[in-house]
Amino acid sequence: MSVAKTRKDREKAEREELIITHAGRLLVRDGYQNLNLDALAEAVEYSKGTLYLHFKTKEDLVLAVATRALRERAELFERATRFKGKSRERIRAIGFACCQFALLHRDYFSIEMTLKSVSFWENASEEQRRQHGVQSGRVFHAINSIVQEAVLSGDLPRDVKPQDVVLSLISITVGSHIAATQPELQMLCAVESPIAAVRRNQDVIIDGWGWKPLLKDWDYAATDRRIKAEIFPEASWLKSS
Amino acid sequence: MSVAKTRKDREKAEREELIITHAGRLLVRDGYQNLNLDALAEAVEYSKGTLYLHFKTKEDLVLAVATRALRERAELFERATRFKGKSRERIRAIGFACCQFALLHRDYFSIEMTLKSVSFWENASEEQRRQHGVQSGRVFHAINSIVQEAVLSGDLPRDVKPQDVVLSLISITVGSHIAATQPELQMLCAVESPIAAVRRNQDVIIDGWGWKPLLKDWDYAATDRRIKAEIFPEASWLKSS
DNA sequence: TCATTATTTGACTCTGCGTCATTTTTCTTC
DNA sequence: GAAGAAAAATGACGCAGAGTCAAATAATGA
Repeated sequence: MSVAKTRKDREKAEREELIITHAGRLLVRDGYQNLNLDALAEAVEYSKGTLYLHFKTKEDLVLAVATRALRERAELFERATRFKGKSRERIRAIGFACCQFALLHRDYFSIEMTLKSVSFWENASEEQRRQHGVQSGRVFHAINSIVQEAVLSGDLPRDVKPQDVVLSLISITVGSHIAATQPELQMLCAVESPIAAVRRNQDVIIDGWGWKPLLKDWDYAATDRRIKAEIFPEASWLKSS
Repeated sequence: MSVAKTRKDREKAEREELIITHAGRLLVRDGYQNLNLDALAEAVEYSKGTLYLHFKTKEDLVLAVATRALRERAELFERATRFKGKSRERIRAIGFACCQFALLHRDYFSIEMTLKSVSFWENASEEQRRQHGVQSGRVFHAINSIVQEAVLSGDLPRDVKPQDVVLSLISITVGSHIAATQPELQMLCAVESPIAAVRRNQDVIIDGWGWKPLLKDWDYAATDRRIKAEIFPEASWLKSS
């Protein structure tokens, strides 16, 4: 009895994964507007009615796609917090995780943009909202713990508020991703690589807070090599120059 | 004949304004998804067919709303460039203009977010796209001119690339607006005022570039008072403390 | 005043989300 | 393994809203 139940559950979970995977693919290809649930049903070889047994609305489904990606990000961030070194090296590991995520999910940001729409959240189910909140919390906590450590250790001035630093880091990262992937701005600002732009901006804001050792006072290229070797051996994008 | 033509043109332009104004109001209230063109037709007291004489698609209309707001921003930015003083004071005037805009159009950012959707731009007309590009260009140029001046005068290190600075300024501003208005992050980061968060982050990144005089070396509260008095006398949000 | 041209309209089509009565499959009992 | 009950899956349908266009209305001119 219990065995039967878990098999059913397993099958259901597997199908949910299948749906989310295909939905993500179509979302990236067509955008939220043009994501067609009839087409998705066709792609996963289940009927539309079955999709609606898993997700209450289209928004619900899209939120599930976003949350799955966010969970992966949280996992990368938590891996990054395990890096040993000066606090600024450790926050750099978070930045590294951020790039790693951006490369794994080159187009997650375009999905995340749709989440900012006024009318999106009200159509998602309570459960999906909750799950998304949990993953956001993990991401916040990973960053916050390192910032707090920096303040306590004196690497950051004693009088800065940790949450202000966290907010600025999130802001510069989100903003840089958006700005550096806009064709118009790419041209005007001669952006060669969006990832490089994000990392540069992160360095600038961290310097701006006076987080020691400053960029000019430390060999962060060496830190990058250590992060890559010790935490993200699978990362292949960092030039090993 | 020419008189008749211009009267017709004037009427048409007026109606377009009316439509854009109401569309903006409904957009802010209901979001892009829930913007209903039948309801808009009702609100402006013209038929739906007439709306479509002005705008090719719903996206076209929304882009027109965004462009009108952007034009206002460009105007505020250009006013800000007329401020006389040190280069960092002048870029601060731009930041001031940015806040002034955010307060005049508290919800423009939620509209701008819909512009980032994958499938949005392909449904807008060439003409609307072009107009939006023109206004973006004005905004970029206002910022860029001051950054270049700062590099030439030595207020910014000689080896920084002006476009990198411009990109970082745009990034931190966009990102801060998004982050500081997300309910979840507001709570986690104890954001009291989104505007204050945006300004703080701008200060931090400008310090990060080493743009002299640094925040700690100059009385920028006094600069703010001058900017307000000389350029934005209508601004009432800055505490005159 | 009436013919011609320009403008405006709203009923209609079409697409796509979400529902639910019906069908199909799985499980249970004898 | 047959029959009946319960659970799962389906896809035709209802409905909302974007976009169209033939017809109605208004403006112009002779």
